[in-house]
Amino acid sequence: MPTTVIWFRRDLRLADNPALVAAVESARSGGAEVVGLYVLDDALWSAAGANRLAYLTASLRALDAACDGRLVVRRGDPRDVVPGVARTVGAAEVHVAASHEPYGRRRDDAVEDALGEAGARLVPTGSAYAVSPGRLRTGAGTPYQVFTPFRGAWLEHGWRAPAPRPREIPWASLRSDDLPDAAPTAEHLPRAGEEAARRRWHTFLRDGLAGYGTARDRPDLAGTSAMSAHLRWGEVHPRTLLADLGEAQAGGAPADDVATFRSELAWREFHADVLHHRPDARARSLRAVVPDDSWAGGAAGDAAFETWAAGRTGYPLVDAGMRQLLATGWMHNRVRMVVASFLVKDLHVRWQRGAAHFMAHLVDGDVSQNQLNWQWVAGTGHDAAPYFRVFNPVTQGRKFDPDGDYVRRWVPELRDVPGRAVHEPWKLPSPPEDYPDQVVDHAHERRVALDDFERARR
DNA sequence: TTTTGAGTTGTTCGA
DNA sequence: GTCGAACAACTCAAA
Repeated sequence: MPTTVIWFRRDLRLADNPALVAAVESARSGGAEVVGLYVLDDALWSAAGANRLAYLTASLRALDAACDGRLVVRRGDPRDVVPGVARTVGAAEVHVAASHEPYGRRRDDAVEDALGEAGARLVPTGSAYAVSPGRLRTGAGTPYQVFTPFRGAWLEHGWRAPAPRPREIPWASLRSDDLPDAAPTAEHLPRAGEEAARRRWHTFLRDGLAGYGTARDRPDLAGTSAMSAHLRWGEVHPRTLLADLGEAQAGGAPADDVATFRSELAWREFHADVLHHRPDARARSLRAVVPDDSWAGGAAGDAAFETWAAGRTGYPLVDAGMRQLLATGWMHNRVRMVVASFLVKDLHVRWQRGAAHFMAHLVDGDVSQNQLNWQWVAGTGHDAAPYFRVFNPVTQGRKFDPDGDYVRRWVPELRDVPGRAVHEPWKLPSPPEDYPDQVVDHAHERRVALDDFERARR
């Protein structure tokens, strides 16, 4: 009996999944079954950090349960595994959501070729974005380089309504490899899976959307949606979020908060679009704002980097963020900017090292989002922060963690320092002995960074 | 083709 | 404490 394959990649859900709908329809029209396939790709498995792998396996377990326990997991190279499965079950079609990041595109091209030799086709339907990367162009036909006009075009273009969740999918039974044990390095990972994503989102709509515009900047409050990992793994599609936002606004949610959230989704799509057009942005600065080798390598750079990565810089907000990352595989967005600015502009380490550290620990680690946000902070992206914008960790702490609660939560050495004084422990009459001294003087390093940029511009 | 308006997220300084 | 200006031109995108 001819069977159709849905190959899940970063769309680990059954709702609002157009590729799944296409697979189910194709199977039904021939009275056939559907193979739900996930390939544990050795290339990705070895590159992803322990936290992301642990999250992924948890999400796959949830997906398997949703697929009546019939999810077929195979470990290996998709170039071999996917055509192999297609051949085994006599499938003529392998349905997917299109990939847009550099590795995924290369992989899919190769799989498509291999499938052709097996007499089958790779059928892409939809993508992980409301508007597929590469779709929007300026009036001159060029890709957008600046966020605001991109967002304008993105809003005007619009998106489809969410796809319906297929009922009673005739899942095929097929041998499945066991999921490997993936122990996270973080102590507390967010709950994975489509149902967890749905619950988190609805809690946010109810409790977090009103006031989101200001609360989102407060790491001491639970002011963000915390949807990043769910979006990263496609446990929910942004189109669903956009549809729900529209409904929320019609139901009385504040228009500016809704617009702010929509904007954050637009940033996500902008970064995906940029990487689609410039796959080299994964590893290289889009703009050389300083000569590459003026950002430290060498022993001094290594020591500074290790201090930063361990959360022992002596700047409480920076250390709190870095320790939150290690403990949970996640860091608040505002704090990501602060720690990134500190690494690049205070410690003068190239953004690529920081980006790699983030990718090693984040459960939501995504090449387009991670690399391009780092480039934004470093000033090397093509719609980047102006070079003179250097975050002051103390000012940022006082502004966005006004009572110091966030710092105290993640830096136990400072647990007994009350209020906002926690952002400047060196000014205390008796600073905690087990908390490190400031690794550098921020005012001085800011000056050094500005001078470097200034020199490079000339 | 030329012109025009605009550009995520900040900090510091001086009034 | 609060406020506005300076930081620095440059590039983009649309009219």
